[in-house]
Amino acid sequence: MITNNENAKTVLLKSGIKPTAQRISVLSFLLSTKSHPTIDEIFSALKKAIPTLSKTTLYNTLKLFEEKGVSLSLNIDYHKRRYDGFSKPHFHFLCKKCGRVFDILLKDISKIINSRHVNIASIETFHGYFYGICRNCKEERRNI
Amino acid sequence: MITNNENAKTVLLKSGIKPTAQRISVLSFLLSTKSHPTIDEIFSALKKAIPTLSKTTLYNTLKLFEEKGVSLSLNIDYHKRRYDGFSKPHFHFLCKKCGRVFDILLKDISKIINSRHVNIASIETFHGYFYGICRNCKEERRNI
DNA sequence: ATGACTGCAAAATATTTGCATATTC
DNA sequence: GAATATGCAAATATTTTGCAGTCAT
Repeated sequence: MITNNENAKTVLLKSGIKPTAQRISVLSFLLSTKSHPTIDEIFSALKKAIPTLSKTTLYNTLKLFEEKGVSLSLNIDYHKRRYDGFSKPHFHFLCKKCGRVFDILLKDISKIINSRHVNIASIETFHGYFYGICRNCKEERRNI
Repeated sequence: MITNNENAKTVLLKSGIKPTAQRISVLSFLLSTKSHPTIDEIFSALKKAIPTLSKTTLYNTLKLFEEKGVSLSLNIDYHKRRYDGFSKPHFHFLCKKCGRVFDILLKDISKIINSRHVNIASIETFHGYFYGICRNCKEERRNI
């Protein structure tokens, strides 16, 4: 965890973000998980280490991270925003049964992003959300 | 508008949805616009014709439409859900300057949807959201 | 000491739910 | 007349805002 924190601190400094204890913890946590946590999940995870932590700070922090390209917020699930310790462009997949979100790396994403369209002058970001059933849930169903 | 209503009614009947006045109006409106309206925009547009209309009915109706594959709800803009009189699979583009949402039809969408991934057993839906600046806004900027 | 950051409480917003009434076949 | 649909009001949930206190340089 200490090494995670050091890494997070380095990323923040590189991105021009003042590395406060809260921010380091948030980024460190995001980098440590592939679960695409919600605000509440991040809050619960960090509350032990930082008892004074507030959700306002989380919202501020995650908004700042997104602006600076340090992390990503996902609208894959309308009812709860999810966060992702962003690295390279990728898609997401939501399993309708277990609710988990998986990262989807597609080689041809650049093709899509480079596509031309009459209404588009320039593209800054792309979010791709798939919805279906994950392999794990499909197998569980099979075992019933 | 009468022909629109007739068309909407036909679609509803085909989809196994009881064609009430409210539902016909909602679908007719969705089919008449490419603006990807929010609940409030739909509400305002229909309030004149149906003064008793409630947002509860709109939410119910749009949820039903989505379940039956008659329309689509978009999470492209986190703060307001948008609705689309769905026809074929397509992407959406949100202009960060004017806030308008455009339909993006890509021929290679089927390639993407057919992609295989270790975590995915089956895919039911795909949403692709692009964010950037539309041509109209870019040209306005140029003229300043 | 100054400016940035944090966090509490309140406000704003969007969506859902419970239930009574109305409508339709 | 039974089942379904509508719409009001209240509840829920989430995010934002205002502001006062805190921290770091």
